[in-house]
This record gives sequence, structure tokens and C-alpha cells, in this order.
Amino acid sequence: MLKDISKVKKENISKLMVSFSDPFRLEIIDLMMDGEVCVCDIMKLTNLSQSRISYHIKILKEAGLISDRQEGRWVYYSLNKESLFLIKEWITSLTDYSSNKKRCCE
Amino acid sequence: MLKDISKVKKENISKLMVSFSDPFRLEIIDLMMDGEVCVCDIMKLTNLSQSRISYHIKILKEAGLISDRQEGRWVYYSLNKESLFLIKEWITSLTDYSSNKKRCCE
DNA sequence: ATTATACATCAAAATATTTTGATGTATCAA
DNA sequence: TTGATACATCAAAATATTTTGATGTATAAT
Repeated sequence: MLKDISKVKKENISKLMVSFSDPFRLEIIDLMMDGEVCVCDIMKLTNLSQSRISYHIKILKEAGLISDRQEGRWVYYSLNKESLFLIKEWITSLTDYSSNKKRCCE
Repeated sequence: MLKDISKVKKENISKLMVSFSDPFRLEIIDLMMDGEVCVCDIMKLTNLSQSRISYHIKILKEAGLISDRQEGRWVYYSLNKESLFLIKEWITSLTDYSSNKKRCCE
């Protein structure tokens, strides 16, 4: 149950879920599945403005979903596997626990 | 990849993720892991107002995350396993594809 | 040094979501 | 049939998120 997960972890989940709740962020995440991308890549591939992308990148980063690596003027972003596994674990706990339970306590 | 997933499915994912993006909805989902709950249960357990709960319930329902079953004056809500599996599948595709890929195309 | 590129950050505006309190509907009990 | 309960819905207000365009910073090429 979520109850068993520490407060910190629960907040992490919440932030990660917020990351996923915007269609443009989902697109950006999609692009990152092919490997590292820079903001300029995302600009080319999505037609979103630079600052708009930076804004969404920031949210993904603050949620811990992506990592960055600077190389000269470029910053390469990539998905953070640990976070993905954290979410997977959480979803798994949901699917495992909520097994056709009927009302229990009345 | 997300690219391989149909437009409809992608929109589903987006809506499901929005479901998860609010801390109160996460709480409600948490409660549903123990089995069916009615709005009155949620009221008792969370101190949220009735209309506030109804509002969040509506969002969860429209995302397809929960199902309802009326019994007299009560409406019992429960998590929808298929949706949970859909999310799980999606997250799995993320963790599977994003396997330490480095920059590929420049 | 100057200029261009890549990106971050900022404040204001636009937009979307959430909350509140009131009202509506259906069910049930007296 | 009256009143109470359980919940939905609504419009307005409160709040949060997103977008935009401008400006700032660091790196690098000329």
C-alpha cells in the first residue's frame, strides 16, 4: 500500500506523476527514449519555443526524472532509470494490492 | 517507443497521468487499494469536503481509472485494473527502451 | 574583443485546475 | 409526504500552471 511507503517517497511519486501530466512533457520524454537529446534537438523535433522547452525540462529535472550532462555549449538530457523504476514499482504495488477486493469493513 | 503507441492510447496515458498528478487524488487512490470506498468513506478518512471529493472522483472516472457501482444511496468506487495495467505497460516500455543509450545521430 | 550559439531565467499574461458554497437529484426511512 | 442521507453538479472565486517575449550567462568561434 501507499501507506507503507515513506512520506518522502510518496512526494517523489507525486512529483514524478506531475511530470507525466503534461502532453508536451510526454513528447519530450518520448524523444529521450531514443537516447540523449539537447534542447535544440527538441526544438527541431517539436517546434516548441526554446524557453518553453527549458521550462518543461526544469520540471522533469526537479522531479528527478531526467539527468543532464553538459558538453561545451550543449546540455544533453536523458531519462533517469532509477526514477522510472520507482514509478514502475509503485504502479506494480497498485496492481498487486488492488486485486478484486470487495468492501471489507461494513 | 511511445511513437508505436496509437494516438488514442497516448491520450489515455496522458489522462491517466493527470489523474495521478494531484496529491488528493493519490490519497483517494490509496484508499481504494483497500477495496471499494464510497464518497462518505473518503470524507471520514480524509476530511475533504464532499463536493471536493466528487470533483476528484469525476476526474479519476473520466480517465478510466476507477469504476463505480451504485447500491441504494451509496456509490462504491474501485480501481480499474485494466487501466493500471495499461500504465504499467507504458512505464515498462519506458524502462525497457531507455537502456543507457548514448547520443546516436550526430 | 566581438559576435554567435545554446540554454536558463524572469516577469507578465494567458490559461487551466481546484476549491467553495449553494443547489439539485435520487434513494430511503419514518 | 416529509425529512434525511448520499452524492452530483454548478458558477464564482481562488489558486496553480503554462506560455510568451525579453534578458542574462556561459561557451566558443572569428
